[in-house]
Amino acid sequence: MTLVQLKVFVLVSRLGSVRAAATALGVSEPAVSQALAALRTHLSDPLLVRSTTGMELTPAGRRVVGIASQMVNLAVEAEEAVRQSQGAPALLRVITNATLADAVVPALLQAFTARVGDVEVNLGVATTAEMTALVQERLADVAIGPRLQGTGDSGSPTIESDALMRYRLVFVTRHGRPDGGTVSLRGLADDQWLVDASATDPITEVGQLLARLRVPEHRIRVFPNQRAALAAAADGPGVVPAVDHLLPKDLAAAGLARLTIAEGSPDLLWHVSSLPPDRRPAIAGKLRRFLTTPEALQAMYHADGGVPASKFKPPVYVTIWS
Amino acid sequence: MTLVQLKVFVLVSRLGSVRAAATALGVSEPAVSQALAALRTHLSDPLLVRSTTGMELTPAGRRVVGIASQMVNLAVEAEEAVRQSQGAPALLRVITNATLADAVVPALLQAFTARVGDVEVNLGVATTAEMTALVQERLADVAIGPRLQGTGDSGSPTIESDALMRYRLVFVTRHGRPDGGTVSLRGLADDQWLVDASATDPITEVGQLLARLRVPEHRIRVFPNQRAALAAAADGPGVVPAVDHLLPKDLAAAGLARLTIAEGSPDLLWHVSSLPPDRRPAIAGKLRRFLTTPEALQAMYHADGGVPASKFKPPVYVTIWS
DNA sequence: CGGCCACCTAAGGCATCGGTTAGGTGGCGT
DNA sequence: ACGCCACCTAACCGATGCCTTAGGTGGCCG
Repeated sequence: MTLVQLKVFVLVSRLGSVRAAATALGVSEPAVSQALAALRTHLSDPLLVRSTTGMELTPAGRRVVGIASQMVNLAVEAEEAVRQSQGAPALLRVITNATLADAVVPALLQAFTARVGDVEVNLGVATTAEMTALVQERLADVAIGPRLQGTGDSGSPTIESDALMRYRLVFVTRHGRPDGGTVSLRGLADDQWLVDASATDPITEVGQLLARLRVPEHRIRVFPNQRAALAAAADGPGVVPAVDHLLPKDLAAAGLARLTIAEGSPDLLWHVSSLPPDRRPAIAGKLRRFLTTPEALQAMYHADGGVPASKFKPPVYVTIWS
Repeated sequence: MTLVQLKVFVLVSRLGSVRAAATALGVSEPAVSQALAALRTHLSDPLLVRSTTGMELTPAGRRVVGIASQMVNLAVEAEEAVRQSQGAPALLRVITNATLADAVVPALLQAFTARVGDVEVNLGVATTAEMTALVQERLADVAIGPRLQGTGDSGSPTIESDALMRYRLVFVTRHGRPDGGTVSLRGLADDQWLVDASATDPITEVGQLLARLRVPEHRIRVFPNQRAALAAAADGPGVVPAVDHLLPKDLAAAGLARLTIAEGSPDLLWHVSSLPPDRRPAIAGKLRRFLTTPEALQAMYHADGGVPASKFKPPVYVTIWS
């Protein structure tokens, strides 16, 4: 019984899938399956069995998952305690989605570290489901992106999720689209879609929209970030779902234009999520408070993708940690 | 950072010595030292430094030891949870000292398992200091022997220790000793001493007595158990400190006799110790309650060493577990 | 000052862990 | 019935864990 095995087990039980846990940890799926197998034989209990709705806990598994979760939590607590005793900079692990990871969150964290100093920030990218599990397992301190909600079921900790800022989802195409610029959402169902990676997460707004419109796979092209998608839109046909205030100011100069949507542009919210105050490191609370300041809002709106992410040496490392 | 390393670290910090932890775990001393070294490099903190009074915790070590202890506890809790969910027999880990391990405790546990059934009992032998640490770290559920007292310092759990039964410490020699059978304790200082292994534990009554009388090493012969010591006394000179009611009934027939001590024979107590009710498994509480029954007292007094430890197949395995 | 004791380090052996790729299996939907 | 998807297993490999014996180091005591 190793801590890695326990972490894997908890993650699988929270995500309800071996594959999901594997991608969340950034390893192959047999690696997860095997760690699980080792724990199963050690405890001589299946712990998790396949069911129609993902993996399901056995009675023994139900009792172990809470204990295992505590152990994993304590492990990171121990490391943090040492770090703190030595006066080392606090470690802050942030996750966000593909849309925000590109420019907004790096700008935010840049401003944050400049403000509070003496903090080491890690940034990771994950889907919504992964964010929930990672925050709950204290594998990340703060999540920035969609609203996260704990399932509230047995032993899974609650997540504190606050609205951070509003944003408007708009749709951008090559300038001079024949339909004059006003369409219904339904009317976009047959278009070519140029999206960033976060659209592949079925929980995001764009992901849900694509599902609702039943856009087939072959008419969705995925780009690493929104800027790349916009560049593709300037060169050819296709519609790009984008965050309004992150678009370049002179959209026309780039050969692009916003579509006017008959239903109105969706008005959405980004959230900041973490465990409740007593269960998160102090630095996480600091970041939450910082995010409500005008300076943070400024950084969020100013991060229009035109500025290089770092002016000085960036203390922000973009990695998916295990 | 592995669970074994954490267990080693906690044990060293509780016992205040690498060597003591090594013997408590039944491994060589470099094994412990090395596990500690691995944890030290992983956390990049010495955790424990040598001082004049054993090993002392660094600030970081002080914060980690509590967390590590919790983790070790949770690990055994997880295993117990699985075992219980599967309807498997509860596991009860008992430790005792060399004197009681020979006959008394096996007889007690035999009676206990016969009474409650469906329980798997492990029995280990340890010194007093080891017992304290092992109970606190939940590496043992119940200790039977001298009174245990938690240090009560930072984070170390309290131990609940109740008197179990009185016993009289007597001194036995070959029959026909010249001094007629009445001596002062001081008068025994120059004798040959034939003791069982528990006398090497400086905390026990016999150990303290030997220290008080300044009996030199070469005049102490250690036997694996009291019966062996008595056999040696029958064959030659020397005095055996023994538990009165555990002596064979016909002492004279064995060529032995009790000495009459001028100060009177010490009247001492055996205790049963475990963590408080909310922190010990249910089966430990059951054993504690059983030990107060007349049946248990009967077993304790009846275990005169003349009966084979098991009449049927004994469900009691005598092992030192890790 | 020499010896002892406790701790640490070195070196080597063996098992396990944790990762990969490749391939088997079993339920579910078209 | 077929294929797909998710999970499991097999086989392999490098790194690490954990144990041993042997030897180095540093403080305390006679």
